[in-house]
Amino acid sequence: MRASDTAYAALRDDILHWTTPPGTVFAEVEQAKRLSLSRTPVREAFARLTSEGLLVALPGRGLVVSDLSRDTIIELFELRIVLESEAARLVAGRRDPKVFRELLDEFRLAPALLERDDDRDEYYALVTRLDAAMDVAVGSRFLMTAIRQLRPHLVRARRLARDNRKRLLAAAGEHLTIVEAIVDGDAQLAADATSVHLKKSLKNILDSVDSMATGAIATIAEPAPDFTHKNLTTSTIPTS
Amino acid sequence: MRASDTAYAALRDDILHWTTPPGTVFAEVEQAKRLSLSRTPVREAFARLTSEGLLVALPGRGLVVSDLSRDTIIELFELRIVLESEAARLVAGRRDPKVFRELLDEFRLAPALLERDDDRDEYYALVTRLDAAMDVAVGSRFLMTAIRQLRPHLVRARRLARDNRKRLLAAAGEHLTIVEAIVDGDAQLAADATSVHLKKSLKNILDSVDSMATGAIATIAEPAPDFTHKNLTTSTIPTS
DNA sequence: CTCCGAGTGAGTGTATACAATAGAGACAAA
DNA sequence: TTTGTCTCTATTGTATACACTCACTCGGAG
Repeated sequence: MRASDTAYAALRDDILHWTTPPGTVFAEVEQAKRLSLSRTPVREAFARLTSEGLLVALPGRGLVVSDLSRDTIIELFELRIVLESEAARLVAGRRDPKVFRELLDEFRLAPALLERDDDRDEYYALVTRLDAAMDVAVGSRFLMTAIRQLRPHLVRARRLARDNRKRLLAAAGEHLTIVEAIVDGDAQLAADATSVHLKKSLKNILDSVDSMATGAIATIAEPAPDFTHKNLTTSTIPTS
Repeated sequence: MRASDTAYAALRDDILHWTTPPGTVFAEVEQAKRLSLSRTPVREAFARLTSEGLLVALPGRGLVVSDLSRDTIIELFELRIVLESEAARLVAGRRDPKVFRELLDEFRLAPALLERDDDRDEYYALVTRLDAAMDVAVGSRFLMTAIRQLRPHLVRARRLARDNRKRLLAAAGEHLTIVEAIVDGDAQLAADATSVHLKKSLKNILDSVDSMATGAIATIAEPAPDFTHKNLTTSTIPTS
């Protein structure tokens, strides 16, 4: 594995897991020392993270972990709904029936799976397999690229959500509807069901966010103290 | 201006103007020498172009200018239609009426503008102003980022199209309909009119492509034969 | 007390040397 | 003739020194 990949993976994980919350400032030398690498691979990792929108350049001071406000999450899902509905529509037309028929059988068993809290991970794995199957079946390079661009931000947003069993059961039902539509080749239904699912998913996240103290995401992780007096924690940082 | 920006701009222009056609292989040292720079900024430019999908890594041999086949153009427009229709829908709801009312007046005069071939550039400039106004009015960071990602590819595709006066007049009418819908705040019409416009625009490009000899874009510039069968899709980074 | 400007330092931007790697071709063996 | 391997070489990957830029600060003038 290349050193730049190591740096990229490490920094990306830190950001996605809120270890380095929005507002955290990164500098090349500092991170190079921490990761025991030279500046070059760190620099490359920074460039990748910046192009993904996870970091934002702060002229003369370094790079700051981008903000993820309530409004940003809404914008994120607005686009996600458009893209994934379209993806579902395409998949319903182009799918390999066998693959999705198997997934359908599994999703029918999902509620049983969710009865026991222990198997929650197994359900998440199933959803991941569905995503992977869709990725393959979409067959549009550009659409997939656009969807992939959203994923890191979605991972960050998901960590704000609290998945209770009720929500998971509902989600399982929504997924079932989507897969059924795909197997049936009903493109419009697949698109609409995806839209429904994602809107409910967004609502779940927003409910979690709103129920947090002081209406703020910042509660999850306190920004480093030496940045709080700057206007970094406010959402005014442009993202390229 | 930073050296890496110089390198990026130079290479990007070459690719967008088909000076370096699909299949052209770039190497860091070679380009560094040509541009009288060190490898570092060239390397950074390569990274940016790769993340935009204009270059594709060819392990051990360098980077190759990505392919732009007929099918790719269709995929490109499939996504463009989805994104820009959505953008138009949002703008119709969030627009600043004054700005678009002015644009409306200008588009009403567009046919007269197009009567003389000389003023074609002026019409292109008007379209550019419309795009810029929409960019501002959309108000969604993620949607705009996604649209911007398509632009370089669209520039490449556009150079395959032959804009005759008839097509331009029709396009002017389509634009007029879009702007009218935005001024009226009719979101659905704005979206649909955008979809219509882009589908006609795609058809125009495809007609141009198809009327070229030997099925292709390759006529413009012969791709090196040994890259066409390679798997040139962009590398996939796991979402972890 | 406020404002302006030069100094200072932290941080990025660039060049370049050296290391690692992966294709390409030659050559030998089956 | 084919196939496997070995070596060579072109190209990228990494480290590091040095140059430059800009934000922050401190001091002096108003």
